Amino acid sequence: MPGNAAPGNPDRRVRRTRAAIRHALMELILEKGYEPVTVTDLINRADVGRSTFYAHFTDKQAVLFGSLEELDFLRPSPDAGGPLFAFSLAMFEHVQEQRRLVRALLGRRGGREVVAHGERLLTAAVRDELLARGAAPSPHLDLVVTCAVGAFMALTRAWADDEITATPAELDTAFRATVIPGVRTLLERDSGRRPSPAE
Amino acid sequence: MPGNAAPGNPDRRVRRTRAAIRHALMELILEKGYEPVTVTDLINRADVGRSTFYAHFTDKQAVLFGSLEELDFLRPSPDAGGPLFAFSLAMFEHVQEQRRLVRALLGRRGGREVVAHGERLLTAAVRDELLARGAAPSPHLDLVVTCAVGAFMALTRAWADDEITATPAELDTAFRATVIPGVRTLLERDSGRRPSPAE
DNA sequence: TCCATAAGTGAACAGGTTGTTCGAGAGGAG
DNA sequence: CTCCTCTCGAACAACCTGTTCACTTATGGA
Repeated sequence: MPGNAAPGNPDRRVRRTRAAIRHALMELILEKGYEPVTVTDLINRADVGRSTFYAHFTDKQAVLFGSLEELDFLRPSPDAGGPLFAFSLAMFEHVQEQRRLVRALLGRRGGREVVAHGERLLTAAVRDELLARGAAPSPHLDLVVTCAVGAFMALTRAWADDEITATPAELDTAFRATVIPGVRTLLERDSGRRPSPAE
Repeated sequence: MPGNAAPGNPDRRVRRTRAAIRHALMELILEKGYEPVTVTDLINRADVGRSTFYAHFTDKQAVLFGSLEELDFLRPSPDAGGPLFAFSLAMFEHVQEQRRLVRALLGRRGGREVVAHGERLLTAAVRDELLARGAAPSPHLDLVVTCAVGAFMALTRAWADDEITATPAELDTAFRATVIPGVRTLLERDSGRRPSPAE
Protein backbone atom coordinates (compact mmCIF):
# COMPACT_ATOMS: atom_id res chain seq x y z
CA MET A 1 0.00 0.00 0.00
CA PRO A 2 1.37 3.33 -1.00
CA GLY A 3 -0.81 5.52 1.12
CA ASN A 4 -0.23 3.55 4.28
CA ALA A 5 -0.29 7.06 5.54
CA ALA A 6 1.08 7.25 8.99
CA PRO A 7 -1.15 10.03 10.28
CA GLY A 8 1.75 12.35 10.87
CA ASN A 9 3.52 11.66 7.58
CA PRO A 10 1.21 11.37 4.61
CA ASP A 11 2.01 10.51 1.03
CA ARG A 12 4.59 12.77 -0.47
CA ARG A 13 2.09 13.90 -3.09
CA VAL A 14 -0.27 14.99 -0.39
CA ARG A 15 2.41 17.02 1.30
CA ARG A 16 3.41 18.59 -1.97
CA THR A 17 -0.16 19.51 -2.84
CA ARG A 18 -1.01 20.99 0.53
CA ALA A 19 2.21 22.92 0.69
CA ALA A 20 1.64 24.30 -2.78
CA ILE A 21 -1.84 25.48 -1.86
CA ARG A 22 -0.75 27.04 1.40
CA HIS A 23 2.13 28.74 -0.30
CA ALA A 24 -0.14 30.04 -3.04
CA LEU A 25 -2.51 31.44 -0.44
CA MET A 26 0.24 33.36 1.28
CA GLU A 27 1.45 34.80 -2.00
CA LEU A 28 -2.02 35.82 -3.06
CA ILE A 29 -2.88 37.30 0.31
CA LEU A 30 0.17 39.50 0.11
CA GLU A 31 -0.76 40.57 -3.38
CA LYS A 32 -4.48 41.19 -3.08
CA GLY A 33 -5.47 40.89 0.55
CA TYR A 34 -7.39 37.96 1.97
CA GLU A 35 -10.94 38.61 0.96
CA PRO A 36 -10.45 39.00 -2.78
CA VAL A 37 -8.61 35.68 -3.07
CA THR A 38 -10.79 33.02 -4.68
CA VAL A 39 -10.47 29.28 -4.80
CA THR A 40 -9.93 29.60 -8.52
CA ASP A 41 -7.00 31.92 -7.86
CA LEU A 42 -5.57 29.40 -5.47
CA ILE A 43 -5.68 26.43 -7.77
CA ASN A 44 -4.26 28.42 -10.63
CA ARG A 45 -1.39 29.73 -8.58
CA ALA A 46 -0.74 26.40 -6.93
CA ASP A 47 -1.16 24.65 -10.25
CA VAL A 48 -3.48 22.06 -8.80
CA GLY A 49 -6.72 20.56 -10.04
CA ARG A 50 -9.92 21.96 -8.65
CA SER A 51 -11.05 18.56 -7.47
CA THR A 52 -7.72 18.12 -5.77
CA PHE A 53 -8.24 21.30 -3.81
CA TYR A 54 -11.59 20.20 -2.50
CA ALA A 55 -10.11 16.83 -1.61
CA HIS A 56 -7.94 18.60 0.95
CA PHE A 57 -9.76 21.72 2.06
CA THR A 58 -13.35 22.82 2.26
CA ASP A 59 -12.61 26.51 1.99
CA LYS A 60 -9.96 29.08 1.53
CA GLN A 61 -10.63 29.69 5.20
CA ALA A 62 -9.62 26.14 6.02
CA VAL A 63 -6.33 26.70 4.23
CA LEU A 64 -5.65 29.83 6.18
CA PHE A 65 -6.56 28.44 9.57
CA GLY A 66 -4.39 25.43 8.87
CA SER A 67 -1.45 27.67 8.07
CA LEU A 68 -2.14 29.91 11.00
CA GLU A 69 -1.47 27.14 13.46
CA GLU A 70 2.13 27.18 12.36
CA LEU A 71 2.55 30.86 13.10
CA ASP A 72 3.24 30.77 16.77
CA PHE A 73 3.67 34.37 17.72
CA LEU A 74 -0.07 34.29 18.19
CA ARG A 75 0.29 32.42 21.44
CA PRO A 76 1.18 34.63 24.34
CA SER A 77 2.40 32.44 27.14
CA PRO A 78 0.42 33.03 30.34
CA ASP A 79 3.48 34.15 32.22
CA ALA A 80 2.21 35.14 35.63
CA GLY A 81 5.66 36.21 36.74
CA GLY A 82 6.40 39.11 34.41
CA PRO A 83 4.56 42.39 34.02
CA LEU A 84 0.88 42.42 33.23
CA PHE A 85 0.11 41.88 29.53
CA ALA A 86 3.73 41.25 28.77
CA PHE A 87 2.67 39.78 25.45
CA SER A 88 1.79 43.20 24.13
CA LEU A 89 5.19 44.55 23.14
CA ALA A 90 6.38 41.25 21.71
CA MET A 91 3.24 41.01 19.64
CA PHE A 92 3.49 44.49 18.25
CA GLU A 93 7.07 43.75 17.26
CA HIS A 94 6.10 40.56 15.53
CA VAL A 95 3.33 42.40 13.78
CA GLN A 96 5.82 44.95 12.56
CA GLU A 97 7.93 42.22 11.00
CA GLN A 98 4.93 40.65 9.34
CA ARG A 99 3.29 43.97 8.65
CA ARG A 100 2.22 43.31 5.09
CA LEU A 101 0.71 40.01 6.07
CA VAL A 102 -1.11 41.36 9.09
CA ARG A 103 -2.46 44.21 7.07
CA ALA A 104 -3.69 41.86 4.38
CA LEU A 105 -5.41 39.71 6.99
CA LEU A 106 -6.83 42.29 9.37
CA GLY A 107 -7.07 45.44 7.27
CA ARG A 108 -9.59 46.70 4.77
CA ARG A 109 -9.12 43.75 2.47
CA GLY A 110 -8.91 41.33 5.34
CA GLY A 111 -11.46 38.81 6.39
CA ARG A 112 -14.10 38.96 9.05
CA GLU A 113 -13.52 35.36 10.16
CA VAL A 114 -9.81 35.96 10.44
CA VAL A 115 -10.29 38.80 12.87
CA ALA A 116 -12.77 36.74 14.83
CA HIS A 117 -10.31 33.88 15.00
CA GLY A 118 -7.55 36.11 16.25
CA GLU A 119 -9.87 37.60 18.83
CA ARG A 120 -10.78 34.17 20.10
CA LEU A 121 -7.16 33.11 20.54
CA LEU A 122 -6.23 36.32 22.28
CA THR A 123 -9.31 36.29 24.47
CA ALA A 124 -8.48 32.85 25.80
CA ALA A 125 -4.90 33.87 26.47
CA VAL A 126 -5.78 37.09 28.27
CA ARG A 127 -8.43 35.39 30.33
CA ASP A 128 -5.93 32.76 31.42
CA GLU A 129 -3.42 35.40 32.36
CA LEU A 130 -5.88 37.26 34.54
CA LEU A 131 -7.03 34.05 36.18
CA ALA A 132 -3.42 33.11 36.87
CA ARG A 133 -3.06 36.44 38.63
CA GLY A 134 -5.92 35.82 40.95
CA ALA A 135 -8.96 37.16 39.16
CA ALA A 136 -12.14 35.29 39.97
CA PRO A 137 -14.01 33.73 37.06
CA SER A 138 -17.09 35.91 36.65
CA PRO A 139 -19.17 37.63 34.02
CA HIS A 140 -17.43 40.84 34.94
CA LEU A 141 -14.04 39.32 34.23
CA ASP A 142 -15.25 38.44 30.75
CA LEU A 143 -16.31 42.02 30.18
CA VAL A 144 -12.90 43.30 31.14
CA VAL A 145 -11.16 40.73 28.98
CA THR A 146 -13.34 41.69 26.04
CA CYS A 147 -12.41 45.33 26.50
CA ALA A 148 -8.71 44.60 26.64
CA VAL A 149 -8.75 42.35 23.60
CA GLY A 150 -10.91 44.78 21.68
CA ALA A 151 -8.50 47.59 22.41
CA PHE A 152 -5.51 45.52 21.40
CA MET A 153 -7.04 44.32 18.15
CA ALA A 154 -8.21 47.80 17.27
CA LEU A 155 -4.72 49.18 17.77
CA THR A 156 -3.18 46.42 15.73
CA ARG A 157 -5.62 46.82 12.88
CA ALA A 158 -5.46 50.59 12.75
CA TRP A 159 -1.69 50.49 12.87
CA ALA A 160 -1.29 47.85 10.19
CA ASP A 161 -3.71 49.87 8.10
CA ASP A 162 -1.61 53.02 8.53
CA GLU A 163 -4.41 54.89 10.24
CA ILE A 164 -2.11 55.65 13.12
CA THR A 165 1.64 56.13 13.20
CA ALA A 166 3.71 54.77 16.04
CA THR A 167 6.53 52.48 17.02
CA PRO A 168 5.79 49.13 18.66
CA ALA A 169 7.04 50.58 21.92
CA GLU A 170 4.62 53.48 21.71
CA LEU A 171 1.75 51.16 20.90
CA ASP A 172 2.65 49.00 23.83
CA THR A 173 2.82 52.00 26.12
CA ALA A 174 -0.50 53.40 24.98
CA PHE A 175 -2.24 50.05 25.21
CA ARG A 176 -1.06 49.34 28.68
CA ALA A 177 -1.54 52.85 29.95
CA THR A 178 -5.10 52.86 28.74
CA VAL A 179 -6.20 49.45 29.82
CA ILE A 180 -4.09 48.39 32.78
CA PRO A 181 -5.40 50.74 35.46
CA GLY A 182 -8.88 49.36 35.02
CA VAL A 183 -7.66 45.80 34.92
CA ARG A 184 -5.61 46.28 38.06
CA THR A 185 -8.67 47.51 39.90
CA LEU A 186 -10.42 44.29 38.99
CA LEU A 187 -7.51 42.19 40.18
CA GLU A 188 -7.24 44.01 43.48
CA ARG A 189 -10.93 43.65 44.09
CA ASP A 190 -10.87 39.92 43.41
CA SER A 191 -7.81 38.84 45.32
CA GLY A 192 -7.12 40.14 48.80
CA ARG A 193 -3.40 40.19 48.16
CA ARG A 194 -1.80 42.77 45.92
CA PRO A 195 -1.28 41.65 42.37
CA SER A 196 2.15 40.58 41.16
CA PRO A 197 5.06 42.93 41.65
CA ALA A 198 5.45 44.02 38.05
CA GLU A 199 5.03 47.46 36.60
CA MET B 1 -41.89 67.99 -17.39
CA PRO B 2 -42.78 65.38 -14.83
CA GLY B 3 -39.44 64.92 -13.15
CA ASN B 4 -38.83 68.59 -12.56
CA ALA B 5 -37.38 67.03 -9.47
CA ALA B 6 -36.70 69.55 -6.80
CA PRO B 7 -33.56 67.97 -5.36
CA GLY B 8 -35.15 67.43 -1.99
CA ASN B 9 -38.40 66.00 -3.29
CA PRO B 10 -38.00 63.57 -6.14
CA ASP B 11 -40.66 61.91 -8.21
CA ARG B 12 -43.11 59.90 -6.19
CA ARG B 13 -42.07 56.74 -8.01
CA VAL B 14 -38.50 57.29 -6.97
CA ARG B 15 -39.46 57.66 -3.34
CA ARG B 16 -41.60 54.56 -3.48
CA THR B 17 -38.86 52.49 -5.11
CA ARG B 18 -36.14 53.56 -2.73
CA ALA B 19 -38.33 53.06 0.28
CA ALA B 20 -39.29 49.58 -0.90
CA ILE B 21 -35.67 48.60 -1.34
CA ARG B 22 -34.60 50.00 2.02
CA HIS B 23 -37.50 48.29 3.70
CA ALA B 24 -36.66 45.02 2.01
CA LEU B 25 -33.08 45.28 3.17
CA MET B 26 -34.10 45.73 6.79
CA GLU B 27 -36.43 42.76 6.62
CA LEU B 28 -33.82 40.55 5.02
CA ILE B 29 -31.08 41.63 7.41
CA LEU B 30 -33.25 40.65 10.33
CA GLU B 31 -33.99 37.30 8.73
CA LYS B 32 -30.57 36.24 7.48
CA GLY B 33 -28.02 38.73 8.72
CA TYR B 34 -26.33 41.30 6.53
CA GLU B 35 -23.71 39.35 4.67
CA PRO B 36 -25.91 36.65 3.16
CA VAL B 37 -28.33 39.15 1.64
CA THR B 38 -27.87 39.42 -2.13
CA VAL B 39 -29.04 42.02 -4.58
CA THR B 40 -31.26 39.37 -6.09
CA ASP B 41 -32.89 38.86 -2.70
CA LEU B 42 -33.46 42.57 -2.44
CA ILE B 43 -35.17 43.03 -5.78
CA ASN B 44 -37.36 40.01 -5.22
CA ARG B 45 -38.46 41.16 -1.80
CA ALA B 46 -38.92 44.76 -2.88
CA ASP B 47 -40.61 43.59 -6.07
CA VAL B 48 -38.49 45.83 -8.22
CA GLY B 49 -36.71 45.27 -11.50
CA ARG B 50 -33.02 44.55 -11.39
CA SER B 51 -32.25 47.45 -13.68
CA THR B 52 -34.28 49.69 -11.39
CA PHE B 53 -32.16 48.70 -8.44
CA TYR B 54 -28.94 49.61 -10.16
CA ALA B 55 -30.48 52.88 -11.26
CA HIS B 56 -30.68 53.91 -7.61
CA PHE B 57 -27.91 52.11 -5.77
CA THR B 58 -24.54 50.68 -6.67
CA ASP B 59 -24.49 48.10 -3.91
CA LYS B 60 -26.36 46.60 -1.08
CA GLN B 61 -23.84 48.51 0.96
CA ALA B 62 -25.05 51.77 -0.54
CA VAL B 63 -28.58 50.91 0.52
CA LEU B 64 -27.50 50.20 4.06
CA PHE B 65 -25.35 53.28 4.46
CA GLY B 66 -28.17 55.40 3.12
CA SER B 67 -30.55 53.96 5.69
CA LEU B 68 -28.01 54.22 8.46
CA GLU B 69 -27.95 57.99 8.21
CA GLU B 70 -31.48 58.04 9.46
CA LEU B 71 -30.66 56.07 12.57
CA ASP B 72 -29.40 58.78 14.84
CA PHE B 73 -28.52 57.00 18.03
CA LEU B 74 -25.17 56.54 16.38
CA ARG B 75 -24.24 60.13 17.04
CA PRO B 76 -23.07 60.72 20.57
CA SER B 77 -23.16 64.43 21.18
CA PRO B 78 -19.80 65.74 22.37
CA ASP B 79 -21.18 66.91 25.67
CA ALA B 80 -18.22 68.25 27.54
CA GLY B 81 -20.31 69.02 30.57
CA GLY B 82 -21.47 65.59 31.67
CA PRO B 83 -19.44 62.62 32.81
CA LEU B 84 -16.71 61.26 30.59
CA PHE B 85 -18.01 58.94 27.84
CA ALA B 86 -21.58 59.66 28.77
CA PHE B 87 -22.67 58.18 25.46
CA SER B 88 -21.82 54.70 26.62
CA LEU B 89 -24.88 53.85 28.69
CA ALA B 90 -27.30 55.44 26.26
CA MET B 91 -25.77 53.52 23.42
CA PHE B 92 -25.89 50.19 25.17
CA GLU B 93 -29.54 50.83 25.90
CA HIS B 94 -30.30 51.67 22.30
CA VAL B 95 -28.42 48.59 21.24
CA GLN B 96 -30.56 46.53 23.56
CA GLU B 97 -33.72 47.83 21.90
CA GLN B 98 -32.36 47.15 18.45
CA ARG B 99 -30.59 44.01 19.51
CA ARG B 100 -31.64 41.83 16.61
CA LEU B 101 -30.59 44.47 14.14
CA VAL B 102 -27.26 45.17 15.79
CA ARG B 103 -26.51 41.50 15.96
CA ALA B 104 -27.37 41.06 12.31
CA LEU B 105 -25.08 43.94 11.39
CA LEU B 106 -22.14 43.44 13.72
CA GLY B 107 -22.29 39.76 14.62
CA ARG B 108 -21.13 36.63 12.85
CA ARG B 109 -23.32 37.24 9.85
CA GLY B 110 -22.61 40.92 9.87
CA GLY B 111 -20.49 42.82 7.43
CA ARG B 112 -16.92 43.98 7.66
CA GLU B 113 -17.66 47.36 6.08
CA VAL B 114 -20.50 47.94 8.51
CA VAL B 115 -18.26 47.49 11.51
CA ALA B 116 -15.65 49.73 9.93
CA HIS B 117 -18.27 52.39 9.30
CA GLY B 118 -19.47 52.28 12.88
CA GLU B 119 -15.91 52.48 14.13
CA ARG B 120 -15.26 55.54 12.04
CA LEU B 121 -18.30 57.38 13.37
CA LEU B 122 -17.51 56.51 16.95
CA THR B 123 -13.84 57.34 16.59
CA ALA B 124 -14.64 60.83 15.37
CA ALA B 125 -17.08 61.36 18.22
CA VAL B 126 -14.75 60.13 20.94
CA ARG B 127 -11.87 62.14 19.56
CA ASP B 128 -14.01 65.26 19.62
CA GLU B 129 -15.07 64.61 23.17
CA LEU B 130 -11.52 64.26 24.39
CA LEU B 131 -10.44 67.36 22.53
CA ALA B 132 -13.34 69.29 24.04
CA ARG B 133 -12.05 68.25 27.43
CA GLY B 134 -8.63 69.63 26.86
CA ALA B 135 -6.67 66.79 25.29
CA ALA B 136 -4.01 67.97 22.88
CA PRO B 137 -4.19 66.66 19.33
CA SER B 138 -1.34 64.20 19.07
CA PRO B 139 -0.52 60.74 17.80
CA HIS B 140 -0.84 59.52 21.34
CA LEU B 141 -4.36 60.84 21.59
CA ASP B 142 -5.27 58.81 18.53
CA LEU B 143 -3.88 55.70 20.12
CA VAL B 144 -5.98 56.20 23.21
CA VAL B 145 -9.08 56.90 21.14
CA THR B 146 -8.49 53.76 19.14
CA CYS B 147 -8.24 51.74 22.33
CA ALA B 148 -11.45 53.15 23.74
CA VAL B 149 -13.42 52.63 20.54
CA GLY B 150 -12.01 49.15 20.09
CA ALA B 151 -13.07 48.22 23.60
CA PHE B 152 -16.54 49.63 23.11
CA MET B 153 -17.11 47.93 19.80
CA ALA B 154 -15.82 44.64 21.12
CA LEU B 155 -18.19 44.78 24.04
CA THR B 156 -21.11 45.66 21.81
CA ARG B 157 -20.38 42.91 19.35
CA ALA B 158 -19.76 40.23 21.92
CA TRP B 159 -22.89 41.22 23.78
CA ALA B 160 -25.14 41.34 20.74
CA ASP B 161 -23.70 37.96 19.78
CA ASP B 162 -24.55 36.51 23.19
CA GLU B 163 -20.96 35.74 24.00
CA ILE B 164 -21.29 37.68 27.22
CA THR B 165 -24.27 38.22 29.47
CA ALA B 166 -24.91 41.56 31.10
CA THR B 167 -27.30 44.45 31.45
CA PRO B 168 -26.59 47.73 29.70
CA ALA B 169 -25.70 49.21 33.06
CA GLU B 170 -23.15 46.49 33.72
CA LEU B 171 -21.65 46.94 30.28
CA ASP B 172 -21.42 50.65 30.84
CA THR B 173 -19.76 50.15 34.20
CA ALA B 174 -17.25 47.65 32.88
CA PHE B 175 -16.40 49.77 29.88
CA ARG B 176 -15.82 52.90 31.84
CA ALA B 177 -14.04 51.20 34.69
CA THR B 178 -11.63 49.58 32.28
CA VAL B 179 -10.93 52.47 30.00
CA ILE B 180 -11.45 55.68 31.92
CA PRO B 181 -8.51 55.57 34.31
CA GLY B 182 -6.11 55.47 31.41
CA VAL B 183 -7.97 58.17 29.54
CA ARG B 184 -8.02 60.41 32.56
CA THR B 185 -4.28 60.13 32.88
CA LEU B 186 -3.96 61.39 29.34
CA LEU B 187 -6.27 64.31 30.00
CA GLU B 188 -4.46 65.35 33.14
CA ARG B 189 -1.14 65.20 31.39
CA ASP B 190 -2.35 67.36 28.51
CA SER B 191 -4.19 70.09 30.36
CA GLY B 192 -2.73 71.69 33.44
CA ARG B 193 -6.16 71.98 35.03
CA ARG B 194 -8.06 69.00 36.34
CA PRO B 195 -10.51 67.50 33.89
CA SER B 196 -14.20 68.20 34.20
CA PRO B 197 -15.90 67.57 37.53
CA ALA B 198 -17.77 64.41 36.56
CA GLU B 199 -17.42 60.93 37.98
C1' DT C 1 -57.22 67.35 -19.72
C1' DC C 2 -53.11 66.32 -22.39
C1' DC C 3 -48.76 64.31 -23.33
C1' DA C 4 -43.57 64.74 -23.27
C1' DT C 5 -40.51 62.84 -20.33
C1' DA C 6 -38.57 60.45 -16.53
C1' DA C 7 -39.01 56.12 -14.27
C1' DG C 8 -39.83 51.28 -14.07
C1' DT C 9 -40.18 46.58 -16.43
C1' DG C 10 -38.45 42.09 -17.61
C1' DA C 11 -35.69 39.47 -19.98
C1' DA C 12 -31.52 38.44 -21.69
C1' DC C 13 -26.60 38.68 -21.49
C1' DA C 14 -21.47 37.95 -20.44
C1' DG C 15 -18.56 37.07 -16.87
C1' DG C 16 -17.43 35.32 -12.52
C1' DT C 17 -17.80 32.22 -8.52
C1' DT C 18 -18.56 27.77 -5.97
C1' DG C 19 -18.66 22.83 -5.13
C1' DT C 20 -19.29 18.21 -7.34
C1' DT C 21 -18.55 14.40 -10.43
C1' DC C 22 -16.00 11.03 -13.12
C1' DG C 23 -12.90 8.46 -16.08
C1' DA C 24 -8.22 8.27 -17.12
C1' DG C 25 -3.58 8.59 -15.88
C1' DA C 26 0.61 9.18 -12.89
C1' DG C 27 2.99 8.62 -8.70
C1' DG C 28 4.45 6.35 -4.30
C1' DA C 29 4.88 2.56 -0.92
C1' DG C 30 5.92 -1.95 -0.10
C1' DC D 1 7.01 -4.82 -10.01
C1' DT D 2 2.42 -4.15 -8.62
C1' DC D 3 -1.37 -2.21 -6.74
C1' DC D 4 -3.55 1.44 -4.54
C1' DT D 5 -3.91 6.20 -3.88
C1' DC D 6 -3.65 10.60 -5.36
C1' DT D 7 -4.05 13.89 -9.03
C1' DC D 8 -5.68 15.64 -13.35
C1' DG D 9 -8.85 18.23 -16.17
C1' DA D 10 -12.79 18.96 -18.01
C1' DA D 11 -17.36 19.40 -17.60
C1' DC D 12 -21.38 20.51 -14.86
C1' DA D 13 -25.39 22.92 -12.35
C1' DA D 14 -26.23 26.58 -9.58
C1' DC D 15 -25.77 30.98 -8.08
C1' DC D 16 -24.34 35.77 -8.17
C1' DT D 17 -23.29 40.40 -10.25
C1' DG D 18 -23.81 44.42 -13.40
C1' DT D 19 -25.25 46.02 -17.85
C1' DT D 20 -28.11 46.56 -21.83
C1' DC D 21 -32.33 47.36 -24.49
C1' DA D 22 -36.85 47.82 -26.33
C1' DC D 23 -41.21 48.44 -24.21
C1' DT D 24 -44.68 50.18 -20.87
C1' DT D 25 -46.19 52.98 -17.29
C1' DA D 26 -46.94 57.00 -14.24
C1' DT D 27 -46.03 61.77 -13.12
C1' DG D 28 -46.70 66.52 -13.01
C1' DG D 29 -46.48 70.95 -15.65
C1' DA D 30 -48.90 73.48 -19.30
